[in-house]
Amino acid sequence: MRTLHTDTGYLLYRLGLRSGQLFNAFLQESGLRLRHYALLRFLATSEGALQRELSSRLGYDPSAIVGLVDDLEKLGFAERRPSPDDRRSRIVVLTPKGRAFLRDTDEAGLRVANTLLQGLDPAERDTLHTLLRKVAETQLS
Amino acid sequence: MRTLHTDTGYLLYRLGLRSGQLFNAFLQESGLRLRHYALLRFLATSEGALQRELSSRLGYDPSAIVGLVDDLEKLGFAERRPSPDDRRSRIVVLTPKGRAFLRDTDEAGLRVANTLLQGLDPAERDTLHTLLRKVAETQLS
DNA sequence: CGCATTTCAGACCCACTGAAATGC
DNA sequence: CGCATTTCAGTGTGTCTGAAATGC
Repeated sequence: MRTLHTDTGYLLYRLGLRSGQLFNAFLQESGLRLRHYALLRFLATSEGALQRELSSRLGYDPSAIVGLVDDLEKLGFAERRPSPDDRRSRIVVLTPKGRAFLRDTDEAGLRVANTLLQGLDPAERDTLHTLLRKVAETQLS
Repeated sequence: MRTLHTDTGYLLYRLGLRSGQLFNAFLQESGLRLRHYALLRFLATSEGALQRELSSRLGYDPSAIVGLVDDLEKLGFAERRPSPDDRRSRIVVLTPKGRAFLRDTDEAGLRVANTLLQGLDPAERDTLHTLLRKVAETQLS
């Protein structure tokens, strides 16, 4: 009988939960959740994104994106703009205030990684990251 | 500006969610969720476990264990027995029916791993598993 | 017409809190 | 008494479904 710890899929599941908990703990003082932070970080890499694009790239339900963008708009971190190509769509862009917030909290991801990977040396962390990126290519839309 | 995909912690979070989704999809026909399955698999490696032990080892809240064991008892897959050492505690044991169920669904974990890790060759899968176990040692209670 | 995008209402699952019951 | 174990009621969050509004 295999035990649960021999199962790579279950290990990923458990460590993924742990990672999310660490993220939310580090972000707690800022008032945002991991989902908001991930959305902001994605916006920082693009010149505005459609909400359906945010949904597919971040893995959240389209109906969940609505509330997340609402929250970020209330904080002044993001804005909805009409799409010139398609009046059904709205383009979400990062505001200067949102960009400043990301600069101030840039170390959050690093602190999470340092806590999470404290048992690995730098070479092992690099190998793990490379392998996870390879898995992500086939698994994340 | 670092993008989200350069962040090992976020990759773990996203792939962990994906792994949980795959588990639940494969288990759907059996009527159980991943949490029930993890509990059964843990019971199979021990001669009965206290509920607080299940809580700490599987990472679920003690109050959540109650409902999970309730469900498994209704299905006849597990039983609560009084502890001879401490009348506050109850020992949860796998029944023969539960053991048979695990045999029948033993490939679920393998199918999840195969789907999840389809982008890695056998040596890479082995390396990933070793690194994740090392991380788990410092992160999972 | 069918389909896509966004939005909202509702249901549902999951996690945690606080308290009770019991026993150490 | 304090503390541990199990249980339950309640709360809040996250996720998904289904439908509506709008426009392709």
